[in-house]
Amino acid sequence: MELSPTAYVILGMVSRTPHSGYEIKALVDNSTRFFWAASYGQIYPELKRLAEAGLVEGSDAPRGDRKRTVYAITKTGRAELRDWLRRPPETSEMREEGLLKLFFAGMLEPEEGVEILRAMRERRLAVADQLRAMEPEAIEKDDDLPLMVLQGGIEFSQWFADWCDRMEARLLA
Amino acid sequence: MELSPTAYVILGMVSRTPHSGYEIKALVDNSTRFFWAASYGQIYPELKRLAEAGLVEGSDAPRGDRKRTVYAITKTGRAELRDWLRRPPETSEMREEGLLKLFFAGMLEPEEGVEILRAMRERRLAVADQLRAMEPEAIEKDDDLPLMVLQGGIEFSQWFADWCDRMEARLLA
DNA sequence: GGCTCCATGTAATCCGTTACATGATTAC
DNA sequence: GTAATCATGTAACGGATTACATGGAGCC
Repeated sequence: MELSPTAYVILGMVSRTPHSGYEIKALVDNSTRFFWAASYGQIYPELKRLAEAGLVEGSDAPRGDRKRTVYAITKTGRAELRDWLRRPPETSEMREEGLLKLFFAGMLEPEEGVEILRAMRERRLAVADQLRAMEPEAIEKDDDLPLMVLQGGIEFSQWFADWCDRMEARLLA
Repeated sequence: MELSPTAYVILGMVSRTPHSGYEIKALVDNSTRFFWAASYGQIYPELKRLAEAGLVEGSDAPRGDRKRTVYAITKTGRAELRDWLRRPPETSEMREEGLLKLFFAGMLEPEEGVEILRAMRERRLAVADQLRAMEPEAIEKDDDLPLMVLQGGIEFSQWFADWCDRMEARLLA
């Protein structure tokens, strides 16, 4: 079967514990967001498609009087997820507007190039901080691979921020 | 004015020398591609829109009998590009399917997680090699910022590959 | 004659975000 | 009471890829 990577994120998120669409969004925002985001506009329709395809199964799980549907992975879903995990990764993209601006910044004054580097640096440091704030919880959960990925995100953000620093020095030299 | 970043890439590419859509595609593929790609399906329609908006100007420049239109930036276009360069960068995204797989690889054998890391590593090394192959030419051109960005791409790809290496060791420990 | 590169474009489709709409529950 | 959070969804739109279609030029 050929699903979008985002469908597999959802499948992965319900592979241990059943979750509602709302919870899945929160899970993504606290874990894969920095390298794979997902919005409600994707999650809810995708959950329906996955249910139709028999890869997840929804069941009513109201909290008090508030309606709520949680989705659990099925045997077929688990097999499909496993298959996907075993296929070599394909998509690998980056869209970094700051680098684009830096690339063309030759038509500005050098100090303005420095401005771009600083903006990128601040951004990355902010991301690094956000990710660091999640680290203690991830350590407690003692979940090897998610922790590895989180720490990778921290390292990467910090590396990028440092690169901006070095390039700023190079521009000013 | 509010254009898409891709529109600014195109604007930037014609800001020094006029170019055809075909040439712009090649330029992008040899420079910004690793952090901002663009396809023909975007470039040709966007060139028309930019021409309508008066930011570029097309003119016939046939090669032999083969029709060919090159686009040059206008004064308005140059001002618009400059304005954009001075606004703080916004978009910053990553989509890395390999990290997604690694994140969920807990349901596989450890050796299979290693496989994912190796695949990501090979990919990154291949990119690093491609970018390194472009370096001599970029050095000759002696264009500060494009060279800086290119070298940033090389460093980043190498950093990522090394991270995969380290994580492989950590998984096997 | 056939391959590769130059050159331009469109149509279908997908993926994804944003905005909108609605409403219950909980904490202050 | 009101703000934040939980909860579910849809519609409009935009951005981008892919496939398709066409054809000239240059080289072996």
